[in-house]
Parts: sequence; C-alpha cells; structure tokens
Amino acid sequence: MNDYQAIVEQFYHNKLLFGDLADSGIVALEIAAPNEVEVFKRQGAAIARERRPLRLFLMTADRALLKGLSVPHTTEELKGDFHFRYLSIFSNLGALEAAKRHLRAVTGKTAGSADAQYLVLADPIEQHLLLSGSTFFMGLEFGDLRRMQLHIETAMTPGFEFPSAARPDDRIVAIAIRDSAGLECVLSSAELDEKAMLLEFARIVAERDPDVIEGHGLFRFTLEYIEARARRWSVALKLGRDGSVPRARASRMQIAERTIAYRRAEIYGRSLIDTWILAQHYDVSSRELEGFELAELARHFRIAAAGRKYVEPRRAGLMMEQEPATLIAHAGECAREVGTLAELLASSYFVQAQIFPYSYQNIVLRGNATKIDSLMLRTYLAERHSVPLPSEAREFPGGYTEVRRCGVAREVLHCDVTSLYPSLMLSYSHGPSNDKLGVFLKLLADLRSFRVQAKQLARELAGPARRNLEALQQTFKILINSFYGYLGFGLGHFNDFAQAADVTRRGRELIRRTMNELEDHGAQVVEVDTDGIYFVAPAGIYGDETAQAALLDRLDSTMPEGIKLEIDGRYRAMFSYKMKNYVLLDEAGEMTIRGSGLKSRGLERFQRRFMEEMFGLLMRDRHGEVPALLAAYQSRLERHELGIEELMKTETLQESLEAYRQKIGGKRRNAAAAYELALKAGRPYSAGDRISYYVAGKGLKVKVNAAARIVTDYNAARPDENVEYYKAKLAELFEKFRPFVERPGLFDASALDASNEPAQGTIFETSGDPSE
DNA sequence: ACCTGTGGCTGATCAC
DNA sequence: GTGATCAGCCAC
Repeated sequence: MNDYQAIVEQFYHNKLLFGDLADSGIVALEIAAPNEVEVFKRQGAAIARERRPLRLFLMTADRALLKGLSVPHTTEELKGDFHFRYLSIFSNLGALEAAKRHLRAVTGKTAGSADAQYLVLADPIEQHLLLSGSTFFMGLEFGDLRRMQLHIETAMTPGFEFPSAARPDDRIVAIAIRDSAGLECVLSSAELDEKAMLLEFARIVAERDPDVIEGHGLFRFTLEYIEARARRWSVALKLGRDGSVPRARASRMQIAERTIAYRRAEIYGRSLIDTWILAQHYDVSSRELEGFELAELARHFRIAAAGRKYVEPRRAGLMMEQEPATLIAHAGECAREVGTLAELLASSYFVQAQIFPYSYQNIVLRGNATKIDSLMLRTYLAERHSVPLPSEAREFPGGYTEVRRCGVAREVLHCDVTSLYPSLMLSYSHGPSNDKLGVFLKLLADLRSFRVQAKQLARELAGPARRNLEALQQTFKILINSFYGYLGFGLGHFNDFAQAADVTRRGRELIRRTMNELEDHGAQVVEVDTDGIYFVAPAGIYGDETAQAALLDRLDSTMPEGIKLEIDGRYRAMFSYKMKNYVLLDEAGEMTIRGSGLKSRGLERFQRRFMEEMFGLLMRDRHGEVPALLAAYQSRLERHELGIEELMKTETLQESLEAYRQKIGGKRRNAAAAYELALKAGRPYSAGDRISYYVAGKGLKVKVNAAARIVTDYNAARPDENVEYYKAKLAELFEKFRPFVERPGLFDASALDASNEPAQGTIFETSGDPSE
C-alpha cells in the first residue's frame, strides 16, 4: 500500500467524520415506498439496486407527549439529561407524519421554535442517513461517477427580450447532452421537431443512466423550460431511475448575503447539480467573478471550449436571434464547459457528501454550520445520548480592526496568525460547554491534522491522487473555518455564545499584542483586520528573508502554545485608504484592490477603472499625472466615448418583487432603481436575479430610481445617459482621494480627518466639480 | 423553508 | 443641509 492509499484509508476510518464506513458505493438513495428506501450503488459501469427498510426518527423532551399516538413506533430514553431525551423510531413515512401532527396538536408548536418540545428533521432521507450512519460515495472517487451535462438553447418570439416557455412561439432549438462515458450529442430543430427532441432526450437519459445531471442554471431555467415544453406537447419526461417524472417546488437558499429563489427539482435516483449555484458559492470566498453567465465563467476559469465566441453578457439575449446552426454548435460547446466547470467546482461537495448525512444534491444547498450540527447529532444519536436545545441567540463582539496609517506606504509586509480562531479554540479548549461527548473539538483537531497531512502529501503526488487530496484538503479547510461560526449559530443544538465571545476576545488580545511587538521592533503598523497585520518593514528587513524569519521567531516566542505567525505577503507599495479598504502592489507589479469602497460590483465600471489607474499612479510615485487622468475621463464622458458597459450598474435583487412592493407600501424601505425596473419589465424576476441599468435624464437632481433605464434599452446611436450625473459622480470620487493626490506619503490615520476638509484653493481644475 | 459569525464602507433616500 | 436608516457588497 502506498502513502496515498494509507493516508486516505486513515482519513476514511474516522467515524466522527465519515459515519458508518461499511456502506460503500452509494450514488443515490430514495424513498421507494412508505416503508422502504431504494439504494443505488455504483459498481464499475453497473448500478446495483437494493431495497431496505426505512428508518425515521424524531426526538421529544417528554415521553408523555407521544401518549395516545396509535401508529407503530418505539421510544427509548437517552443518556444524559439534555432537553431532547427521548428517541422515537418509525419505520414508515405515514407513521412519522401522524406523529408530527400529533405533536403539533399536543404542544401547539412546530419543531424548531425557541422552546420546541420536539425535534424532527424535515427531510426523511437525511433522517435515514443520520440514523444509519451511511453516507454517499464511500469508496468512490469523483471520476467514478457517471455524470451527464445538459444544456439547451431556445428561440424567442420576435419582439421579446427574454425567453419564456409559456409563449407558444418560444421553443427549444437545441438540447446538448454529454456524459462522462464519452457521449456527445446535440438534438436540434434542424432534424427533429420539439416533441421528438424531448422524447429523444428522455430516452437518452434512461439509456445512459447518469448518477448526476449537471447544468448551468439547471434549476432556475433549464429544467423548468424543458418541463414546460414537455407539458405543451403532453410528453411525460420519464427521467427518473424508476421511470418517474421530475418533481419540483419553490424554495430559497442563502449564500452569504444573497438570498436566492429557485425551483428545487428532484429526479428519482439521480443528483442534480447546478453550476450556476456552485459559482455563487465559489464567489463568496473569491469575490472575483464579474458575472455568473456560463461564458463569463468559462473565460474566468480559462476553460472555454475551443473556438468559443464570446458575447458581451448584456447582449447575451441577442444570441437567440442567431442562425440555428450557430446556436446548435454553441449548445455543444456549452455542455462541454459545464462539465469542466463542474469538475472544478463540485469536487469539494463530492467529499462533503462522503462526510455528511445529506444527499449529494442537498449538500450543495445546505450551510456549513447546519452540516456541522448534523455531525454532532449523528454521533449523539449513535451513542444514544440526549441532545440540548439551542441556546437563544445573542450578539457578541467580533474581530479587531484598525487603520493606523493611511496613504501610500513602501516596503510593506503582511503577517497573519495561522488559522486564528481554530487555533484559539483548540489551544484553549473553546468548544461547546454542553458537548458531553467531546465530539466538537475532537472533530476540529482531526480535521486540522488531516488537512496538514493531505496538503503535504498532495505536494508530493501528481495526477488524480493529487487532485483527490487537494479536494479533501480544500473541503477540510472550509469545514475548519466553519467551527467558530457554529458556536454563534442560533440554530446549532450545541451553540455557545459565551465560548464564541471568548474566542474573539482572545483573538483581539492576540492581534493587539502582536501589533505592539511589531512596533517595538521598528515596524510601522498600517492596517489590521482580525488576524492579519500590514506593516512597513523595519529597516533592512524587507528584502531579507533570514531577518524576517528572525523577527518571526522573536514574535513567536511571545505567542501562546499552538499559535503561529507567518509572513505571507511582501509588497513594494500599499495604498491604505480606510478599514478593510486598501490596494497592494506586489513585487511582480500586480495590483490587488480590496474593500467594498474600492472594488465593489456595486460601483460602475468606469469608476473602478478610474480608481485602478489612479492607484497605479499613486503607488508608482506619479501623483502629478492624476489630474490629467481625471480630465481625460471627464472629456470621454462628455463625448459619450465610454460605452454603456462602463456606466451601467448591476445589482442583485435580494428579495422578491412582491416582498419589495409590500415593504415600499408599508414605508419599510426606500425605492430602489433595480426593483423599480424589474417591476416595469413585466418579466418574472425573482430574488437572486441581476439587473443592469444606467441613469438617464438631465441634471444632477434626478431621482435615480425614476431616471434609471434598463441597459438593453440603451441605443448608442442616440445616447441618453445623464452626462452631468456621471461627471459629478467622477468628481465626487476624485474628491475622496484628493488628500492623497495632493500630499503623497503615509499619514497617521487620526491626522487625516483634519486634512480631509475641502482644500482651501483647489489645485486641480475639475470640469465637473459639483461645487461649481 | 431556509438559515455560520462580526465589522466596515458607500450610495440612495427620507425625515428633520 | 444633515443625520439616520436601509440595502448591497465586501474583509476576515
């Protein structure tokens, strides 16, 4: 056995993480009958199916609650004296439903309320997995899955700008299908009518029998469209492994600050993976995607199919007017890109499906703290131990943030405390105080040590083994970072706000101590956020790695056991603006912009461009050229030279139009341009959709939400953007940076407030100055 | 039905 | 005008 197998084997023998290890090869699990699950196991090219008794459960705080319940079940008392101390097991769905009705009636409350008397998980598959300890994909690798990619192109009724399956003349013109076993085909209107295409599509799915169907916008567009067209032609889309048609219901998911409405579809025996959703998740940590259309992602990840022609995103709708032959070729390329994208973005979820008691499809849709909770529950139930009620949420202070100096600094280093919160939690045993079985910190410690080993081994290997370890390592990293969040998670059964507050307090103390140490050693601290410090290197240290190591050693000696510092960045220059807002210029001349004030997607592109060019000048000691840059932008605005892509704003709708309308009616929020346009458009927009608009009209007094126009209405031949408005915006933007342009160098941040007042004689003429 | 946390900046709007 | 508030986006 080689190192790789040995280490992987060792990982997978951790029961806390991977559950019961016996059940390998599961690629799907479905409720086949009220009292049976059907398990689909992959065995090479074949699929084995077996039926097993269904096992469901709920927990109660009081045995008497189930008195009088006549459906068959068993109840046992659990160890310990936590709130949920009785476990009731059911062997059929109807019995569980009856029990839920009974409990609702007896307690007058639903599960999940603050003082809930019972606990029941919403999804029966999750219950079964949690109770049995089984998880998906054990013993398999990502490459073992039979994956199919699906992409459709549609034609629109003339005069419309968006597709709708409800219009009789809108229709599918191409269905591209690929799979990991080598199939590549495009069904198209060139050969088949729409009904025949749909029938053929269903036949191919049944024949190729994929475990996973992947698509970009699968939930929010593709499946819904296909199903709508199938209804129109009375085609039963038998896509399930039992010959059933897809089921779907409206649902929502939360990804960071975004709430996304989507249509949750399910196909019996298969997992549905939407790369659009994977990209949303990816962007939460990377924050570098320009947009979420397939073409943009393909460009970003450099995975474009050969010969791919790009279309500016806002013009994507015009693709639909192209010749069928172009569309058909395009569809095949898209399916190929979906497959590559899924390989990049889904492998971490594949590993997660081996760990958590959720289906592969649902793993993508659940939050990390919820997943950690499921591991806690699984172990407590396996040990037949009672489970506490979540404690009530309360606020607690977070990380320490400070801008000590602002302006342009030279020879800057960044040091950070490696894995600050996880390290503090392990060093000081900050786990849930009611975790009697010690699951939480054990899991965290195991994950951390696995990650170290996996990272190390991945470096030594190549090929698929390396990719698998890399996926493991990435997954562990994500989980490790979620443990702190779990402590402050209102719905975590073992949450502990006092412990969460202790962790952040120690973090603040530690970083402040490190700042002081650095200054004592001759560094000038510039910017601090939670676990990292940017500082001007003490004399002679910047280019000298040995001297840096010596400095780190001295600092490390003052650190608590188990806490390590590292220097992980070196920058020729840094422009420090405000807290969490700064620009770095590295040794290779690459610039990195951080912070919502400087690089937010909420800013128009011309503002971001202007700032980027200005920062480049500031950091390269060319302040004098900024006024000319400003003048050049102003004149390009006047002459309509910038193009609407530079001027438009793209915003994500965070709530449904209905919710917005209600809030406006109740004066509970202000009018916003994106929503007003969505309301006018007549298209069924929902939360998570993005809208691009620009400001038209004349003068500076326009109300943005009234003067905004949707960007597809812009006509470059008759430009109607509000030039005064955009010029004023640019002038205001420049004003914010004027002090740094006029007085180069690094200042104490406290001194800036005084110098930030409007300068006494304006040095630079700015044609669009709003003060004129 | 769904949900990891806190801290910070900015633009738009509205009440004062 | 000014301050307060909300929404959106971002750092860690």
